[in-house]
Amino acid sequence: MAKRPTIHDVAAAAGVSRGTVSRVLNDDRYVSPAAHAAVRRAIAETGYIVNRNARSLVTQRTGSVVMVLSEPHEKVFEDPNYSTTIRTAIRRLGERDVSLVIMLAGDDGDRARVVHYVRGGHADGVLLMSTHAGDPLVDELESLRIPAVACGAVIGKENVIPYAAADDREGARQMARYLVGQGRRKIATITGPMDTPGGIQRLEGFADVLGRKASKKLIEHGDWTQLSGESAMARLLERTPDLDAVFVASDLMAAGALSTLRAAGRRVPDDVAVGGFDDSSVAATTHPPLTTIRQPLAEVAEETVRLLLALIDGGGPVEPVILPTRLIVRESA
Amino acid sequence: MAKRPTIHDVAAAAGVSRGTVSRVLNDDRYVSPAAHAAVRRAIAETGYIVNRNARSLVTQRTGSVVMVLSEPHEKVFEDPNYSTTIRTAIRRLGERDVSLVIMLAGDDGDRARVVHYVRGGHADGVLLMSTHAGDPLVDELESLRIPAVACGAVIGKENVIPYAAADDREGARQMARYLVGQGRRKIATITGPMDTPGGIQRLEGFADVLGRKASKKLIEHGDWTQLSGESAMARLLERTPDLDAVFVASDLMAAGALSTLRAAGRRVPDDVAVGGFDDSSVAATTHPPLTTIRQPLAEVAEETVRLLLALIDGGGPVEPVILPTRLIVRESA
DNA sequence: TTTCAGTCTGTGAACGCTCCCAGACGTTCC
DNA sequence: GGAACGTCTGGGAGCGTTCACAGACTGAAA
Repeated sequence: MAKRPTIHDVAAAAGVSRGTVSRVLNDDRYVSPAAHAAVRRAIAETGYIVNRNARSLVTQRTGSVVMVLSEPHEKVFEDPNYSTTIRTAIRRLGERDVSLVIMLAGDDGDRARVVHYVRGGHADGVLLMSTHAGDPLVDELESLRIPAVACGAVIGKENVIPYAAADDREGARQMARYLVGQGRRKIATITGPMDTPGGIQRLEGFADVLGRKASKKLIEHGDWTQLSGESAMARLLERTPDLDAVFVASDLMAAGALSTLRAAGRRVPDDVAVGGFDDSSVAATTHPPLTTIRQPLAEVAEETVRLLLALIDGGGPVEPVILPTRLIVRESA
Repeated sequence: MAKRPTIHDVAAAAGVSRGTVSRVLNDDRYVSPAAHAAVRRAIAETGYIVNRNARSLVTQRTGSVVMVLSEPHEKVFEDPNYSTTIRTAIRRLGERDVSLVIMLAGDDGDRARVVHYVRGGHADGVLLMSTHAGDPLVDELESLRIPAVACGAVIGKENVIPYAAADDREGARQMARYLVGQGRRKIATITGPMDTPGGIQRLEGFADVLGRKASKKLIEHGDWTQLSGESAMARLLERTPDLDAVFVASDLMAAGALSTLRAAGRRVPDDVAVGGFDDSSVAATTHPPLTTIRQPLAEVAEETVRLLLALIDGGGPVEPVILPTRLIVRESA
């Protein structure tokens, strides 16, 4: 295999010096049109591609960003949230010639690897996914002073790690208001884990609307999985058999709740109305199809990436971004 | 921020030369125990982390691998196949201190970016995901002579790009035999796209068992989506109303087929038996739960990574790996 | 004419590492 | 005693860039 052309070869082909080629490659100032054209032609002729390692060695910039997945759960990518964010990140970063490295941070070993990677200066920024409250990784990254953003708030670090997220609280309010507006009287909720922003804020939004009616008796917690939705629904039914609606904090858990309701002989929405959250792909395929809250996942992903790039470019302080949700009425409520 | 320690600092702290530190860091031969200990201690004291850029600059190795996703479909990560492979790849590569860069290759622009990246020497190897038949990227990578493997065969390149895959054909035979063994007489099939290995080989396995009974009338094609399963099932029912079984080449399409069957008033499995493929998460949650073929996804992923590492390490020729499938009997057949 | 600012170019010096070579030590063997 | 060999070490050279600086050339202003 022939050696790859270097900046020297390009300079020779264009009849200029390395410096001029470098200037064309980078800021492009102070280069005569003639030189510019000659260099461009030489690059095309030689098939020159800049060597990032050599560049990084002197610039201390790597041209890559690392996405850190804290969720230890095996099927994590199947979450549409991840799916969308990863694709969006790859695309948007790619446009800027920044590549995306993915790392796991499920256990301490993984976490150490991430810290080592970042400390080694191998990335210009960090994109945090589903980082849980109290994750030690956040403190470590903070002390390394590397640009970092999160997709969805990092609980307890909202003012430290900028983030983009859907308006979970208002989304929950929308659903709660809708259920109330439909004349439902005894409205329960199945929340997500209480160490996740979605878990907390969707419950808060629910409580905002229901007020004192949101009694402990009507609240159960799940862990986002379908199975947890099933069992939470079973507990609710046992405790409050006369409930006539339930707001479930994710569509997948709502699908589980539907199974339990069906098994218990309750008709949906006649006996019990069910509201989901996410508007994920399962929502349209349950029986009956789920009335749910749509999150602007793609926009959240876009904004997250934008924040990170802004931070890397050093464009001053960066504000969190909260994007609006929307009620999608189907048949379950 | 204090400057990061370099190999010089470590050498000074250990009272040896750069060369000795480098030897400890790399092959470790010809280093006295005393020097070795001193260097190890100095590394710990200084918090030294090797600068990959500087290393790559001279070794021409990057310590990273790029995973190329050819599937243009938006929800691609939700496919458990991807999910598992990505996680496995990150984990196994991480153990060897190799990082994983993910790139898209959905359109020509993406593809050009991948080629540029690889030509630029930014990766030591390429891991191809769901590359379609005739994808020009394969030829380009081939001509660049970069180590490349695929997860699932690349049609028409089986002898060029090593791969690991489940035994799609035998899996389809298992299901077909099972359906025949259950006394089903008129067995139809819904295949995947005929430019994917799963599409082709699962049909071939089906035909292996059914022989002449696998008439054109009993074959319909889908594109792996649930919707395509629904419409393919509808076409089959219209053409052959008296069919009593259908082998669907993916669980998601099978879920679609179930909807259509229910809507048409057929009972499953009483009137029509339905067999899926994949044993993905939807399989257990359909009504009724799907009888399906389980693929050893995790092992396929493991093997794919193993092949790539072997290829990068230059361990001679590398053979494709085919892993066995298994029939999972639930209620739909 | 001189001076000055602005534009444009080339070159040496890093960046932090690995590779290679030379040489200093032992041993062992003739 | 010296040759031959294996072990261990240090340091120069080079990987392909960018950056800073010095200098050359312009044209306009004094």
